[in-house]
Amino acid sequence: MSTDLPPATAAFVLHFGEMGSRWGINRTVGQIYALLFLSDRPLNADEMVALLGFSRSNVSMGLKELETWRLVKLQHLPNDRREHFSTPEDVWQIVRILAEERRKREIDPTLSLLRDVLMQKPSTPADEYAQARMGSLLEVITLLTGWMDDVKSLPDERLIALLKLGGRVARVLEATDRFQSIVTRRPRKDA
Amino acid sequence: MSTDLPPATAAFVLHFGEMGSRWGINRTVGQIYALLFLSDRPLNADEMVALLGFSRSNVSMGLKELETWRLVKLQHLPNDRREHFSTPEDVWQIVRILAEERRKREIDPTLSLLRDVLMQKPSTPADEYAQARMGSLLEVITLLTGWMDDVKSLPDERLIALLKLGGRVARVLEATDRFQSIVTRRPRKDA
DNA sequence: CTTAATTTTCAGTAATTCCTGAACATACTG
DNA sequence: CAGTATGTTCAGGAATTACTGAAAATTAAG
Repeated sequence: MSTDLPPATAAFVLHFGEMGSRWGINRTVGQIYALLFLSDRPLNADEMVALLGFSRSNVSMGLKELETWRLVKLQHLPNDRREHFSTPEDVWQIVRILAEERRKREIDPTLSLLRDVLMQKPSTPADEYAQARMGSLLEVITLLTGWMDDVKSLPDERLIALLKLGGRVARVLEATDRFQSIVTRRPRKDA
Repeated sequence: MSTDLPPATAAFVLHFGEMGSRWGINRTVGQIYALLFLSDRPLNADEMVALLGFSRSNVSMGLKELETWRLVKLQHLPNDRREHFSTPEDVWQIVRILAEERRKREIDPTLSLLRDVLMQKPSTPADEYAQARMGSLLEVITLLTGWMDDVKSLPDERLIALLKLGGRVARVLEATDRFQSIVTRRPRKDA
């Protein structure tokens, strides 16, 4: 890797590369992304080659992959034919995109498999147990993704407030619950 | 893979194996876990060899890895020397363990790197931008993990209720907020 | 202690994934 | 149009990761 990078950037890029490989993403793609994330201006492929020190073709492939993840944005600068890349300025926006893409690639296929499989009639007690187990898993995933869908539509400010509130919501919920029953004088039905 | 597995189980095991490799975990380890997850009783290594069709040594290594993730539980059955393995019955418990382990392996090292790097004094405007960027990332990760810490301590029932509530919490929050100011007649300080 | 059952280790190979350079494709410029 | 700048593809080699079989280690039982 180039020595032109400030030490803080170099450290982050290397770390992100390693982390990338713990995920499905490979090391160099992680580094490309990290570099763009920290850059104060869009970079073109040759600049990345110079800064990261891997081949032009590898950078090209890496950028293609990042585009399929919607993690980088292609743009053209005035009087420059070359393609430049950048990441969204808003970090929450990045989190949202990541969540959506991972969901599309990992959760949705799993949900679909679970639903398919649960249509089949179990043939033995062991099979029955296995299906019950998949049923519980489906339920958990459904709840989690339902929550994500729900908070996805909140504006950043609201989302942040909700996160700060954390588990105290549980108490607020209880309070609201009691309040509701006092007001309505009717038992509350669970959602 | 053995044909002794009911079709639903076989499909799940194969799917989980593929999914595993999208994560850091490898295919066979994913399959071992899936098999245990669906089994209505603890299995020993030889049974897994028979059902999954890979080598004894591979199963042994896979189980070791799953143990480091705290995803399987070792136990002994009466009058049987062999080690048997199972997964927690409570799927929420599994989710909690997964969240903790991923956090330990992925989030914590990243937080520590970000904090270290942010101690350094930026040397150029570009460097300054890069550090500001890492600062925003640190903030986002801190909020997200703070939320997780917070809900981690909730009992399952509460957690489920909270998830069902989803984004509506934002509205409850606003209402509570107004309620608070009416009651206290003082401006509320953000957490 | 000896034997048998079980589990772990590890060196070597198989399989997969990553990365490169060269050729090709595209599109702009004059 | 020819020439040049830019981007993409892809076959093949490099690097990494996964898996196996054989041998060693551990554990329990007699």
